[in-house]
Amino acid sequence: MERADSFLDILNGVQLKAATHPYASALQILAGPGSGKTRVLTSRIAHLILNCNMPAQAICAVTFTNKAANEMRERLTKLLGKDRTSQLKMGTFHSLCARFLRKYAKLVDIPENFTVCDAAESKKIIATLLKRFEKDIKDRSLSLEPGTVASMISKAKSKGKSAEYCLADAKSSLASQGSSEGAPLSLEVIVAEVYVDYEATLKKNNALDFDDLLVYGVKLFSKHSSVAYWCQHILVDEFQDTNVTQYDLMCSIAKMTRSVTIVGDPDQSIYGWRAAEVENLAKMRRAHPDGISPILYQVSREQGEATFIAVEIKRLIAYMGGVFKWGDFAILLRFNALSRTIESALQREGIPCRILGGHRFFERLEVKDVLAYLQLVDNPTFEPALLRVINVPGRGIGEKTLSEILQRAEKAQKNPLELLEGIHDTKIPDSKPSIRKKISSFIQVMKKLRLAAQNGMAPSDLIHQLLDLTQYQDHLRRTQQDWETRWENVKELITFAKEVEGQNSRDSAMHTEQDDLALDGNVSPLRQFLQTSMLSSAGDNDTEDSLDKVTISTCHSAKGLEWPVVMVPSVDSSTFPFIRSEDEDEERRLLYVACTRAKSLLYITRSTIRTVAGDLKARALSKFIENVMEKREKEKKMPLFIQHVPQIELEDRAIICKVLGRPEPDESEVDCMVESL
DNA sequence: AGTGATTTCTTTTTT
DNA sequence: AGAAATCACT
Repeated sequence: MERADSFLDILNGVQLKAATHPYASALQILAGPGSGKTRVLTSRIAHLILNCNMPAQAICAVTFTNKAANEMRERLTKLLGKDRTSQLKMGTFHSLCARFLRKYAKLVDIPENFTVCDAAESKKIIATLLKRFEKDIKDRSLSLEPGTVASMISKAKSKGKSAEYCLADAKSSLASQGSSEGAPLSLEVIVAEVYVDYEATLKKNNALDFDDLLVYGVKLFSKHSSVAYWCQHILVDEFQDTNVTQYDLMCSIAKMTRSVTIVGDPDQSIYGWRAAEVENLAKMRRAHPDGISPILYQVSREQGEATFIAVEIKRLIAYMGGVFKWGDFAILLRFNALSRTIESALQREGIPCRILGGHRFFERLEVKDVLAYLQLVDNPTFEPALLRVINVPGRGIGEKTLSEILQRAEKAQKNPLELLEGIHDTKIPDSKPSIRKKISSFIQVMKKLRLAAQNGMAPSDLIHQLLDLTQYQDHLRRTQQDWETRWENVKELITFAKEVEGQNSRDSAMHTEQDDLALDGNVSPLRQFLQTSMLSSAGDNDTEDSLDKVTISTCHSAKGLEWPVVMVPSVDSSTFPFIRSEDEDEERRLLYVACTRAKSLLYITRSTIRTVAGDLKARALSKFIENVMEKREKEKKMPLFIQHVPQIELEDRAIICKVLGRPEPDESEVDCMVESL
């Protein structure tokens, strides 16, 4: 018979102390990379339920990504079983807010069928709104990119500043500089004006952007404390990355009991990093004193760099006698564009790889087309979706027809789709070049889908019907040269829809008896699917076949993950820190995060010459690395890096296997594999 | 008027 | 690499 708390046995002393800390208080866990933060968090949740008799539905666990939530859910299912795990309120701040807002939309005065607007759509809206000021900006030879404005608005929202507040603030600071009435607007005022317009547009389209989910979430929980009565304990992972709004959110959810567990890494926090920077890399050496030093490998061209990485992966696998598999390697990049050379080098060497969060699945045009149709079914006022698909497949509706439609909709105080349906049903007069004819097929598709959705048709079947009605495959074949891959993506979306359907039917069956505790009880399958899609990122749904492949990922999405061998290419003066970044400390932290993803071997590579926009540019070694090396030299310590291809001898194999907890390979196997290199 | 071909710009990272 | 912008053609 297993003891009820045998899950605590795997913890070390400090971990145990943290996991079993009295629940009715605030606990802050600060720990470095590889110290088992997530393990403590899961054990603590299990402890609260199994040893403290806390009901699962009274616990809220917040992770930074959906992927992390899924992993934690998997671990907890093993400890607690499916029933209890599914009752936990677990997810990112965004997804938790979305779920509560669906249920309690009325309390914060938003419609239940709001659409979650992704960053690309936000940016498009902002670009449109910015046109009003375009001339003014150009005349004064200034510039203001939609992306810049979008991130400024996002930052304002993350700090809890409303559009009205920003506008008043910008105007008053303009006035205090002594500008008179008719003086040109400051950029700050223009941004604030766009912010106001943007909020109005979102409202008109019945849409919430990512930040709104948090902003409205704070409103919901702080104004209606009864909505958070269920909460007896809230746990937040990766706390160092929460913003002001998320902090407020946590406080308002925890207001009743003030029982909070937060987990973070002080060495990745804003204040901790700056002073600790050099120390931290050195700390790693102390943690694994007998390990192999990090390798700093410098070549002249990026092709050579990529080839080195590919060849070195194969060499390591051979010299480790099969202890390493493809899946043990990760290549972590500052930005996605760096992957192209690496990808082709891996391909050349016959190394299978997967790209984590590269070209994001949900950002592919064919996926967005399908989603846009479904968004429009769920929320007819969502104009971005209408604009996207009204002429997909081509229906002879170009710029002219479209602007005519939008103008008439504006005049009639109707949303464009409503107007079009009116014209289609001959309730509203047609215009001279007949709009009715052109939109006829489109409206018919919309009506059929809407009916099917109202009858509760599963999203996967809705997609099937949509593809059928619009002849979408033919459309792809006609318009895209790589239509086959794109068609595969569409089919993948159907698979994803099926997965979401499966999860939901299971959950709602579970909750029938405690209806008021069920979060997603009354949300339609379509709405659920759309919400999950909009809040998902590519890395969230790993397919099993991706298991034994080399991972290519950005440093950002590698957060919280670890691999036996990590390689960080392009560690040069324009990449780390990234040339356009504003916050150098954050860049240093990012490189630190990347380096600390390695369990046993770390490679840092760079090329001295890099092709930038067609021509060759010389690049220095990143100053972050330079600084660490200088410091070591001054202290007359052993060099931190090996600057050549490392030898892997018998004792190295032993150390690596010990660190990873894997059995040592047979020396004859090693010889054999090295032989066949 | 609408479509297709060519060129330019974009992207840093994430929900 | 893909979406927007521009231009030439039907």
